[in-house]
Amino acid sequence: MNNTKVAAFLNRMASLLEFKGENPYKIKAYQRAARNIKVLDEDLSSLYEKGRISEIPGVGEAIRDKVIEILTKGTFEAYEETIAEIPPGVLDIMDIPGIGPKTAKLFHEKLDIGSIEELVRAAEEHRIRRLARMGPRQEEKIIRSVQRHLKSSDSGRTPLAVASPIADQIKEQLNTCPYIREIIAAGSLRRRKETVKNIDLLALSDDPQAAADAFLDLKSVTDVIEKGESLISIIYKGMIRVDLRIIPKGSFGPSLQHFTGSKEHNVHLRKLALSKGYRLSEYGFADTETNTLKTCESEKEVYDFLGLGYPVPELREDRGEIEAGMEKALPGLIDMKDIKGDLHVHSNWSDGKNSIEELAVAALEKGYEYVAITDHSHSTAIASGLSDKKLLEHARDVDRVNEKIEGIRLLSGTECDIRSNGKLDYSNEVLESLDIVIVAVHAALEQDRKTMTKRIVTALENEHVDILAHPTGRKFGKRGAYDVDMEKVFQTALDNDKILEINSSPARLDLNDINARIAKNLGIKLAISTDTHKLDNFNNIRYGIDVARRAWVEPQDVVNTRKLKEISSLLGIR
DNA sequence: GCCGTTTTCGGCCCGACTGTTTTCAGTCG
Repeated sequence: MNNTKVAAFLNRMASLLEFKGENPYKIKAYQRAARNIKVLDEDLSSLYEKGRISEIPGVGEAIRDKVIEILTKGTFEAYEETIAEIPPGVLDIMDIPGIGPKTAKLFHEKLDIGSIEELVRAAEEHRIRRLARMGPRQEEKIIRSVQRHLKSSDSGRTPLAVASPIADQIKEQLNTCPYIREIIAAGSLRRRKETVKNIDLLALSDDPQAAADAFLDLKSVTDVIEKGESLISIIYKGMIRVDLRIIPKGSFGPSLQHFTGSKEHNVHLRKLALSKGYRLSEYGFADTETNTLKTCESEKEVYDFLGLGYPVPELREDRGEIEAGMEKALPGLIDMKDIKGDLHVHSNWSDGKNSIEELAVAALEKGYEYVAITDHSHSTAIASGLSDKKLLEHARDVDRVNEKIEGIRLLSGTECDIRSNGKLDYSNEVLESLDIVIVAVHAALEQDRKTMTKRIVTALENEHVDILAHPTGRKFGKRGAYDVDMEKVFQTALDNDKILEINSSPARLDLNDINARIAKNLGIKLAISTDTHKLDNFNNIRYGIDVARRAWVEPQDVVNTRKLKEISSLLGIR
């Protein structure tokens, strides 16, 4: 039972309570506890063993007991009692955008609707419109909303690497509109979260109506969800919701702050404002006594007014950044310009598309001082992993290109498979001859927790190993992390002075922001690498940097911010 | 159900949009 599953339990409980019309603050308490458990820095079971469950923010006595019940029995009594009273299908109905607990309850009580299928049938047969506060437009809305809901991917979230270019496209098109003075992305996209639910755009305009029309005229608008004076919401190419907010003059600072979020960050900020006598909204600070409004030109002014240092968007998750802002102790985050080289790259010796020479030229053009050529080892046969003999030839090819191309140093390396028993694909003699050794798990992913943990720990204890690549193995839309005790992996990395990778491939982003922050706090060295398989993959470094920034990582935490000379001595290269 | 730099009890962030209403409830972010 991992943190995500416990959080899901508490969220379902919240939905059940909503349906029953319980105290909204009780519902919020469950939702808040679930959120905080989901983003927790530690495994719940190990917190439980230490008797520290109630240290989690939002988890008091009652929810603590329920969490313990879930951990030990797989469910909890209050949940089982409540779900027995309610047909499970109504929870599915409440998941449909636009339908909340009140509406689901109305449908259930008056029309005996207990599933999405029954709901659609009732709408098609015009039985909905006979209910109080319902009408023909509601029926149409329900049918459309269900269609979209069933079509959307299971998580309903889009990877940042997909959403980000779409946002750029839209911004580019709207920039040509004479009625829009500036357009800027906000929301989770601006916070560089790994997945986003929708794209939030803010437009500064002197003519809101014209700006709205320009947005609705975009070719790729496939559906209009909402159309108000300050908010227009559309579906773009049938794949992602895009909200355009038209911002009046004068309140740009509070608006950008508000719509960047996160929600948790904003709630905390507003409580802080209230304690100082102001109601903070997207329009500015309203004095609670006189109701006079103080607007702000910039975001920085908003934080200044509260006496806080300026937290960059990536930090705004209410995970300590407001407290750090009060102490003026915000981190100086890593940036693209700090990266001096890439330590995980594949050539056409294994499953990469390009020659070592082409990779060298591309890395040089990116301004790097070094790049490690780390092709697969022979266990990864599907990726044409190299035999011992091939690996030695590979190293000679690296030497050849090193002599040919000036201005960049290639490191001869491997991404060596960690076999199912923890042994490595190459002998210690072979590994010792290389400049850099990355190890990784690629097969037998279904091993149990104990076996997988021992496997990785054994590999990390090898003295020739430098870096553990994609440490948890998760892949977006394909699989979650393998079952591994990350606490042990972290401890082993720390004890043996090994580097953990933040893999920048949009399909991986592994370590993720939460794990990377734990590693950073423990003092484990990190490498931000692209796992490049073709030249334009080098640009994915952007997404690895995003993860690192969200994990409060500073340049000195990352080995590939070091100059060639320093990294050579760190890796023991002669 | 949670929580305390005004509080161990009484609060709990703030505003927009829709569809149905003649002033608002429900939903969302």
